[in-house]
Amino acid sequence: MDVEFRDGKAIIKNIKNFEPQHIFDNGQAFRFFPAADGAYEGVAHGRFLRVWKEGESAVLYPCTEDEFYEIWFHYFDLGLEYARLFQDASDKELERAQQFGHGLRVLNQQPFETLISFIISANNNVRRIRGIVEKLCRTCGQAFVFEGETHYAFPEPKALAECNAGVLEGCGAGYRAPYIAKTARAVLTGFDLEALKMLDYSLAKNMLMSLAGVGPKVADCVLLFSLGKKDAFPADVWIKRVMEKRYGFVGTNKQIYAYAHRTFGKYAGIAQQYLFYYARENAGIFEEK
DNA sequence: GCCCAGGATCACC
DNA sequence: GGTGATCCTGGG
Repeated sequence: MDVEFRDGKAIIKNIKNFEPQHIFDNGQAFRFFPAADGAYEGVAHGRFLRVWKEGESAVLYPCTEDEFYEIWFHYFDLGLEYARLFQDASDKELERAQQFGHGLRVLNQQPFETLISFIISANNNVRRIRGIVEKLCRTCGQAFVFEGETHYAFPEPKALAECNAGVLEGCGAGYRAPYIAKTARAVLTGFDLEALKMLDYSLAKNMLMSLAGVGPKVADCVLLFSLGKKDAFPADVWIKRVMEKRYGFVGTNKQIYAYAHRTFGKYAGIAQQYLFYYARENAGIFEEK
């Protein structure tokens, strides 16, 4: 990977499979928004970041060499060659979804932020999730200034554990407010999210599901988007629809995971993201035929 | 006013 | 271990 560092920017040259829109508009992250010029801007790891393409290069700003290798390289999952994950698939559905979502990558986000964000996602839509998360950050997160603009880091476990239910409800969390407080307290008092990376998929999933507000789908999202379990296969209503209409498979959450693992292999979660994104952006395909 | 949106929980079987 | 009702809230 050829990366040049100048003017506070990291310029990743000749990068394949990196498209900011397909990375940030597919529902895996809630704090990045499109800017007027096609770039995406947001906050992660307590820092502001701007991301865009310049021809065949991807540009990150601000980003020093240290920040690139310590944070963003892993955040954008740059160690994985996405072009070669599903090469030998005779799977036309996945191939089409992959072409549609070219440049999509599954981010490695911070576990606590991912956990709380997906607790909020329960029985909810992306637009509202974004709003609730943003209010949560403004209310309980650490403020910082970059180039004259004030931004807010995602709140630490301590901040969420200590704020009363009224504050969380005020952010729009509704009936999920007590789940957030309770789970934040669990993390604050010793539940080790990082340690789950070392466990195998099903053990880590069971541990997550012991937390308030975390069921099988939310657990899979946390595993896939923040704990490096690329085989996790979140089964939401859209994926269930794809599985039924396109693969002729109907089953419980557990059966869907087993089927996905057989069909897509150890990177099933990445296949899920392509399929999910394609289905969401082309909702009409389920109405024809 | 009614229904739904990218689920989890609880009670009950 | 499986099913069905209920849960805040904003938008169509």
